[in-house]
Amino acid sequence: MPTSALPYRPHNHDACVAQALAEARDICQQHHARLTPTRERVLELIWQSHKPLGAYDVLAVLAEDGHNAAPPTVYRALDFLQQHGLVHRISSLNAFIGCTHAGKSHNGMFLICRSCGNVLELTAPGVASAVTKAAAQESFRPDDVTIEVAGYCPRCSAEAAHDG
Amino acid sequence: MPTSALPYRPHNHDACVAQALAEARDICQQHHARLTPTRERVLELIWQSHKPLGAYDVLAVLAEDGHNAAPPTVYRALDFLQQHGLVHRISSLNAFIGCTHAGKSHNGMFLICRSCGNVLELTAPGVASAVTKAAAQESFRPDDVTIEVAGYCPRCSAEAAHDG
DNA sequence: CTGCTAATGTTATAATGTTGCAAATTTCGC
DNA sequence: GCGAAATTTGCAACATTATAACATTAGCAG
Ligand SMILES: [Zn+2]
Ligand SMILES: [Zn+2]
Ligand SMILES: [Zn+2]
Ligand SMILES: [Zn+2]
Repeated sequence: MPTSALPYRPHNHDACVAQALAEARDICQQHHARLTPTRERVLELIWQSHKPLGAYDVLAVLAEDGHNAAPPTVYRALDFLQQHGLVHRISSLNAFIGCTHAGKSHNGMFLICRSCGNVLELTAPGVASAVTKAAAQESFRPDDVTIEVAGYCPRCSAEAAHDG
Repeated sequence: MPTSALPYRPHNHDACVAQALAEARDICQQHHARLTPTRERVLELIWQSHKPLGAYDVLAVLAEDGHNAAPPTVYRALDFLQQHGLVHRISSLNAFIGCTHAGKSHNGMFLICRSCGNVLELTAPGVASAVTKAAAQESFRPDDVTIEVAGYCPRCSAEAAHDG
C-alpha cells in the first residue's frame, strides 16, 4: 500500500499528463465542446505539476512557446476548462490546478501543502454530507462548495520532524 | 423560534455593531493589542452590514471620512483584525466580514447568498471533524481550513419560489 | 461560396494587494 | 518626566490578478 498520495511521491508524471489530456479530449467530445490547441496547451501547462499555477505563469510559458498571448487568452481558456470540469481554481491561492476527477461528478476538497506547494484533490463524501446537513439546518440551498485546507503534507511533515 | 438566521431578517443592526466593537475592545485588551482609532473604524465599517466588504470599499469610506488613507492603511488594519480573530477574509470574494464568534476558538464555515450577498458564519463541528478525518486519512496535517458555500439563503429561495 | 457562430487577437483598463522607507506615536525602563 | 526602542502610520511607487470592449479569424451548415 502506498504510504502517500500521488502528488507527494515520485511517479511518472508524464503519464498523469497524458491521461489527463486523453480524458479531456474524451469529455470535450461528449460535451460537443472544442478542445482547441490553445485550450489543450493551457490544460497541459496546468498539469505540468501537482502544484497550482497562476494565470500569468501560464501566460509566461505561452509567451516562451512563441504564442503571442495576452491575459484574456489565458483567462478564456481557463474559464472553458473550468466549465467542463477539467481544472479547478484554488481561490485561496489565485491559482489553478488540474482536476483529478474529471468527468465524475464530485465536490473537491483540496489539501494544500504550505511547504512543497503540492495540492491533493479529494472526494470526501463525509465532508460533503456534513456541509449539506449544516447548510440545511439553516435552510440554506448550497450551490457551490469551496473547501481548501492549508497545512503540511505527509512528506513535508516527516522532513520537518527529523531536520536539524 | 426564528425561521431565519440573523443576517437574513430585519434586526437592530446597530446593536450587532455595538456588540462587535465592545467585544473587540475586550479581546484586544486581553491580547495586549492596541485597537487604534483606524483599526476600530475599519472594524466598524466591515460590520456595517452582514455582507462582506472589499478592502477598496473600506478605503473609499475612509476617504469620505476625510481620512487620508492609502491601501496599506486598510490592509494593515485588516491584517491586524484577522490576526486577532475579529474579521475573516472570504477568499472566493476577495472581501472581508466581521467574525460572529470572536474570542471563541472556532472553524468558520460561510454560507454566502448569491442573491442578497449576506454571509452567515457558522460553527459546524460535524464539518470540522469530517475535514480533519479526511485529512488524517491522507496523513495531512491541517493548519487552516477554508469552507465557503455559495448558494441561496432561505429568504431569497422563498422569494424566488413565488416570483412572477 | 455565403452567412452565421464560436473562438481568438489586441488594446486598454480595472481591481486587488505589496514593498520600502520615513515620520510620528506609544511604551517602557530609568 | 526623559530618552531609547518598538509599534504604528503616512506616503509613493509598484506588483499581481482579472476584465471590458471591439476587431479579426476560424469552423461549420446550407
Ligand atoms: Zn503526477
Ligand atoms: Zn475535481
Ligand atoms: Zn446585524
Ligand atoms: Zn469567525
